[in-house]
Amino acid sequence: MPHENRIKKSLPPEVSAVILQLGERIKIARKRRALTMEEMASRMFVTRKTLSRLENGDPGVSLAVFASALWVLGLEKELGTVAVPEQDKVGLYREQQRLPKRVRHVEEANDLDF
Amino acid sequence: MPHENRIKKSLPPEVSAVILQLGERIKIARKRRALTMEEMASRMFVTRKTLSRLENGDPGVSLAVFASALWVLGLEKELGTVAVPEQDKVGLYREQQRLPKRVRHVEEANDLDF
DNA sequence: AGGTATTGTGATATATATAACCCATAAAGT
DNA sequence: ACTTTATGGGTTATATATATCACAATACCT
Repeated sequence: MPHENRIKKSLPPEVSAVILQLGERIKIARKRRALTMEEMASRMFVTRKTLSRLENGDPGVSLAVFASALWVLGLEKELGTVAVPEQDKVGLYREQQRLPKRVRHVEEANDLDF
Repeated sequence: MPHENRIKKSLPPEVSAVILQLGERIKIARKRRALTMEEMASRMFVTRKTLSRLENGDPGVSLAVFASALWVLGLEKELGTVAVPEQDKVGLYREQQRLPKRVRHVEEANDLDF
């Protein structure tokens, strides 16, 4: 069965742009820390070339490589601010939209006696 | 020449943890928007199974898949807050550390007449 | 409860990532 | 200027991601 990698050919510009930006920032952070690509790559358990692909914004590199880079740089915590449910305004709004008009009273959950 | 994927076997716990967290959050955001995996995957130009791997925290999924998911959810801008050079405290500190003790005055760059 | 939609998961084929090794160029230090 | 080191690519082999297809199980809705 033939197949093709649809995503690589259909990347929205915003998406490749943000990946490029992340690569650039990782490169800057690495240089600031005076780490050679060789040194950083080895700390990431990855080859220099893979790190190169990351820094150059190759969309194909894995999350493992990406997150490991941030980890080596001491920046992995920043990923914790992405897609936080409590701050997902669009999501919260949509959820409210789907709330029922009226609610039906439900018997106190007696069947949950565990 | 045989080789092995070193990174997959050497993932620091913090790294796989943050990837797992991102997957969970993406799943929550998807459900809030009342998107089925099928629908969301097709908007990402990806199969349902690939989206499943992302939501389950598989470290091997590509940045393209990850960023596309955020994009479909309208959350891709949040990646812009990751590894921002201006806010990289460690990096800025290290950079200052490497500043020379004294500077030598350099002749105004006359040789740059282009 | 019954029917439908959604999700989980497995098998297989192919595209791609990654490793390993190499050389060439560029940059940096003395 | 010279020497060393870092980076940019290219090539090949293998591991893995992804697509495609199929089916079971679960959740959801009326």
